Amino acid sequence: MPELPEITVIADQMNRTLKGKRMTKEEVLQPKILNMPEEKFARMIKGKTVESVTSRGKWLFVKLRPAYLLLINLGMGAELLYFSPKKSDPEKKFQFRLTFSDGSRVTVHFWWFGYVHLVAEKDLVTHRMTASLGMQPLSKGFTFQNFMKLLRGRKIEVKTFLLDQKNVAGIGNVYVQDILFRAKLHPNRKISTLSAAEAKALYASIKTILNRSIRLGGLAYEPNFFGHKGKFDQSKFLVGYKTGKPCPECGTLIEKVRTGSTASYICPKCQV
Amino acid sequence: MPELPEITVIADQMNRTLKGKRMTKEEVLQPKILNMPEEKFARMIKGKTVESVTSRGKWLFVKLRPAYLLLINLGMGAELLYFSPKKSDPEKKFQFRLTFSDGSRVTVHFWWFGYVHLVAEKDLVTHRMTASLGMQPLSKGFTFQNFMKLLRGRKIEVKTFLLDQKNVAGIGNVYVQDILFRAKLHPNRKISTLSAAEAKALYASIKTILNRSIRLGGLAYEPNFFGHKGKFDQSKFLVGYKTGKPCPECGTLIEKVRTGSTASYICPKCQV
DNA sequence: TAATCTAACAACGA
DNA sequence: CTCGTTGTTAGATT
Repeated sequence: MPELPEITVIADQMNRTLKGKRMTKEEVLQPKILNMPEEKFARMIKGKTVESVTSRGKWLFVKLRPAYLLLINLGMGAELLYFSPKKSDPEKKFQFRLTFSDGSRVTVHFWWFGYVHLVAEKDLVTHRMTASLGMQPLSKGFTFQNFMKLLRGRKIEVKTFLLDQKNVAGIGNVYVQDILFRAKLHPNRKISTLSAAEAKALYASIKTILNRSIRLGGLAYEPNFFGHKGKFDQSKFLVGYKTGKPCPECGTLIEKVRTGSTASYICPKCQV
Repeated sequence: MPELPEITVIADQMNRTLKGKRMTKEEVLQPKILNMPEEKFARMIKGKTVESVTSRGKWLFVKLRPAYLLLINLGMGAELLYFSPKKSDPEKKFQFRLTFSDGSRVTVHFWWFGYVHLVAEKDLVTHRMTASLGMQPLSKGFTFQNFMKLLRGRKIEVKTFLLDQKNVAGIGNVYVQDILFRAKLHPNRKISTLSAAEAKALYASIKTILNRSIRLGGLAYEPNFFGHKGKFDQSKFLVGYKTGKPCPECGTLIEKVRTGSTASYICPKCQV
């Protein structure tokens, strides 16, 4: 389940590695991931060149020349891997593979499912899944003032709010655990009940937790573009996935509770 | 319940009448319609000048100088009326009144409820209710191609789709009746089952029905900015509110049916 | 365990 | 009854 930190790392690696490469072949073993019939996709992508790779939330934006974008969402726990021209190792199982003119390849192995959408640059605004993405929490525009504007008038629970990609893009059920713990907020707290200080703590927590993971290269169980794992391992989690372990702040045992349809790991004493 | 045609007419009248006027006083008898505390609203709006008035869907956009917008939604059957400086008639009941420096006034009388929101120009994109508005059905951008993009992949029922302001802005439960009849579509038809011809008929019907009402000055039971009613009366409806009358196409008696939570008037023979 | 979208439904507003 | 929005939930998806 790659979230913003993992996707940021992969986008950066893809950008450095794929820039300028020309696509010569694509294979799609799971046509449902596409936003068009497979034949059309094959026809349109052939011969295009990678201009840059960036990310927004959990989406990868592969900018192509001429004037197209390949939008990739890895869904739940997909692996996106690079194979250099020399490396003739047989690729692992994949649902999607791109081959470049120099012989290098990129494979995507979806664990459950995901999206590989090809969109003309001029139609990007009509691509609903990316057009509705909210603020980028590590961008310049993510100021406390703008974050407060986002919160105003909302009655939703804070965890549901954070997981909704239309509000803030890139947070999933992994990082949200420690983001809430660090802000001392219970997942079920209503946004409308947050004090200014709590909102500020939440704002800071989002940036701190995500930035730290990027610095560590992402989660230890998620392979990056080159198949290497990140350094954000179990020991780095504060309360996430730490059921029965002591809270790092007060020693109270961490509980796993169901909140809505997702699992939450909380310190029942610190998070209110 | 004013819809796009009525709001378009009012916006045009407001634009011609209020341009350049400076606001000197506001009265709010129902503070819930505002997006901020009343005192703040009073302080911020005082002294501002009307630059222009436009509309999007069922929303009025009153552009103010300096750099603010007054966003008004009349909700269900509100009346928005102008009183000239000379006219000293006591205004009818109202929940909101603006007074201008020349002595003219604008009143809003909400029958149920509505919104009067003041937003800084730079914050317009964060105003959720207007930021999420869909296509403007009478704008240049409302091409058949763009309409088709909107339909692609949707499984929703056609009436629900049309009433959702995030798709097309400005259609309510009045005009939707004849829009569907003219396109020969039953309100419960799923978007995904529409043929290209049916989609085209729907597209054309939206424009025809709305344009015709604007030409007639809106509905006969909705007063415009000057308190005059439109010419779109009972006789102009095709099937809307015509329970028991013959269908203008085939003579079958028109039925009133419940579709979801709203009432629909349909020709059971023509609309499939 | 994990993600996203859609649609249907309920609650709310005064 | 009407309108419009918000949030919640269920279902679907290889």
